[in-house]
Amino acid sequence: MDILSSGSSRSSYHHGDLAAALVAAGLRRARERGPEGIVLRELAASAGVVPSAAYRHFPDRAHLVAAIAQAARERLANAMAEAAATVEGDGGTAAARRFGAIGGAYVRWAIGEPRLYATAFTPVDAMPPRPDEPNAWTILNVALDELVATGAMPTELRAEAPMIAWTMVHGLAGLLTGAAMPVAGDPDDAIVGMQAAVLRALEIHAAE
Amino acid sequence: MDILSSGSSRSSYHHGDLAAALVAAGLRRARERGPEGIVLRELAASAGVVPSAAYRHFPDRAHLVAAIAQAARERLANAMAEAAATVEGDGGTAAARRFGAIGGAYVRWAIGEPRLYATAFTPVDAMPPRPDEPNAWTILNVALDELVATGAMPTELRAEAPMIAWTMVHGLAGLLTGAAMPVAGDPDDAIVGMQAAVLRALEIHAAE
DNA sequence: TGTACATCAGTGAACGCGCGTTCACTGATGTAC
DNA sequence: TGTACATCAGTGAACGCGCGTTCACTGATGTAC
Repeated sequence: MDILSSGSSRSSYHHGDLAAALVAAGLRRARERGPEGIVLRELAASAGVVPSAAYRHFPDRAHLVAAIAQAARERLANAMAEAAATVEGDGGTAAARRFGAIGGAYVRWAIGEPRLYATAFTPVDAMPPRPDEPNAWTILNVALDELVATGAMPTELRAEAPMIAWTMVHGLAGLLTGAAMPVAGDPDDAIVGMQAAVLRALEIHAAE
Repeated sequence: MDILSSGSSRSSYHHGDLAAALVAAGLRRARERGPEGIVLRELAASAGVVPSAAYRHFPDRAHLVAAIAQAARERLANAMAEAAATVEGDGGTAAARRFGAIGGAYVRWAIGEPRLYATAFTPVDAMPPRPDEPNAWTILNVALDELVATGAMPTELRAEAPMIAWTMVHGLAGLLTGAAMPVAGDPDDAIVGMQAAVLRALEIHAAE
């Protein structure tokens, strides 16, 4: 891993896993400067390699950015999964708390890494080579299934629930990370308020 | 107005209102290519003027983009105000319908002009010279005041209502315009679903 | 009422650099026989 | 078990262009007297 992350020095002529090293370097740049700050030449230099070497692994910049954005989304999804894992139990109350934890983790991750968050959802003219793993959307839907299964959420709302839930976390994250509008105050208050609002919007009542 | 919008030809040596012409041209470019597609040289050419002429009116590109973004936000706010104006009456039901119309107009405008919407909220390293007029945030708050005044929304939720409402429209617009996540289906269904969800989240019951 | 002069708003040409991308090349690695 | 050769993954140098920005300039406009 130190070969991949250190970058500047390299023992062998061949790198080992240049693709991964470029993505790792891209993640670091994106973290500081956002998606526009991803410059292929810098990533190559950071990996201890000449710019054109990148073209052995990615057809063009767009595909490299797509891979970096995917890595960012997977970090977000990991944060959500970890948050869900901290909640024990399998009743309706646990399901509701798990659901809230996922949403809170989403927004908190976005606030903590605003430029990486922007990178995760930046529009790119290229497809990632594989599906996201883990996938945030899947994690959300598992939590919603659990809410229905435990009777904490009405079945009638199941169909539109993903969009409503996603709208709220995505919207709040956008508000708190971007210069969207004059939304002041403590982010944690906003998160708590949003969690309660989602419970009302989805009619989640965790009567065990 | 034809001098401002046509661009290519100009009778007098002096332009008339180059600043406005540059912003108008910027709005057109942004509409097609988004905030990144705003290039100063093109806007100048479109206004029938040499690139450096722009520097008589804006200190640098950032300030020009800020003015264009503001113009985009004001268009959005106008769409919201117009939607509100179509709803007659002053009871709780009317207030609720007006509120829903505002949110619907926001999302619909964003869907109709996705790149202009992105431009409206693009981060810029410059302040616009004046406040937005009309201002979307103000329009929202007027509608919320009306909901409270008519008793359609509980006073306790008034404080957090702007953030919740804004989160939902901003979030849904982001979902439907960006390549955010696998949210398929009819946008109008999503808007209707969101409107209902906001009513539940803000406990709006329009018992006249 | 006309002239002098400051001021404002354009022109023209060029700078410079960031950055993706190409291309012919060379070093390392693995596989056939 | 060693040698020949294809293949893969790097190197080095350069191209080229999009685009903001600068600078000395000049034409038009308005105001003082």
